[in-house]
Amino acid sequence: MAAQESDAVFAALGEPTRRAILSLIGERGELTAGEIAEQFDGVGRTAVSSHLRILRLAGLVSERREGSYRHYSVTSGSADAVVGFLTSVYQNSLEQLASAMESAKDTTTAAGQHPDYKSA
Amino acid sequence: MAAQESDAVFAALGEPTRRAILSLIGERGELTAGEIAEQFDGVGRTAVSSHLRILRLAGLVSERREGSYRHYSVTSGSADAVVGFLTSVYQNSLEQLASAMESAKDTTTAAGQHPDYKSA
DNA sequence: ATAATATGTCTGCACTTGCTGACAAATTGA
DNA sequence: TCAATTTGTCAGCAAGTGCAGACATATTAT
Repeated sequence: MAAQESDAVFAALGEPTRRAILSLIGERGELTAGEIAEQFDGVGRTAVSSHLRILRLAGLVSERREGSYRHYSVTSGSADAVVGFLTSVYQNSLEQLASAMESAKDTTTAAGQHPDYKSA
Repeated sequence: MAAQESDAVFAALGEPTRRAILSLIGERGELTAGEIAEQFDGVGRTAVSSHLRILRLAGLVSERREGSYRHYSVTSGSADAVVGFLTSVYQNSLEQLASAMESAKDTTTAAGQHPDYKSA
């Protein structure tokens, strides 16, 4: 269920310009699309608009309309999928190391399933 | 200085198959390249090898050679760049929220959004 | 109404990328 | 030595992606 969500989030964060945009918005709290585009030299307004769409569809930023302006801000807790994935990977790694402590802990891996993944 | 590292990590995690591979390795502790490739139906051995190279260059997995086998395991703490990025984005976001709530309390304004916002 | 402003969308293009098959390198066993 | 095994690498291709310019939409100002 959270696999598609996770895919979109990771894909969105995989692009350097989008991370810069997200970081900029997080830094300033709220910015309009134009204010964001102003901050980039090698990236035009249309590309920024496209990036904002991807970030929004991934749930990483939210949009507030005000007149002809659109204000973007970071959606709190939107990167839970990332944190969940990482903690699952590293927690499993630690569990391997401590082997026998928790024996009855069988749950789903939070990694999200790959389409071609043979689950046992 | 840590920008390239971060770029490689995020780029590596941006690909679904690589996340599945990383998750699988973390789950099982240590796996050979062949064992990993066995787990995927729609992805061949060469593609897995390529993914493992990218994961290794990003510092997410480490390789242990044993005869003609290569055992892969998750590198502990290798995703610090991701965690660092996320915490910086969201910490700033939380600070903005906290200060906004503080000023909202002080000015006794119920809903702070005024329709006539325009910055210089 | 007309113009100006702010922004999204569409089209096309150059570049990247994930994948496979063929080949190469290294190791092991007979 | 020769063959089998394990794995990485290279060439090439189909698909995806980031980008800019042109156009469309919505809002505001004159």
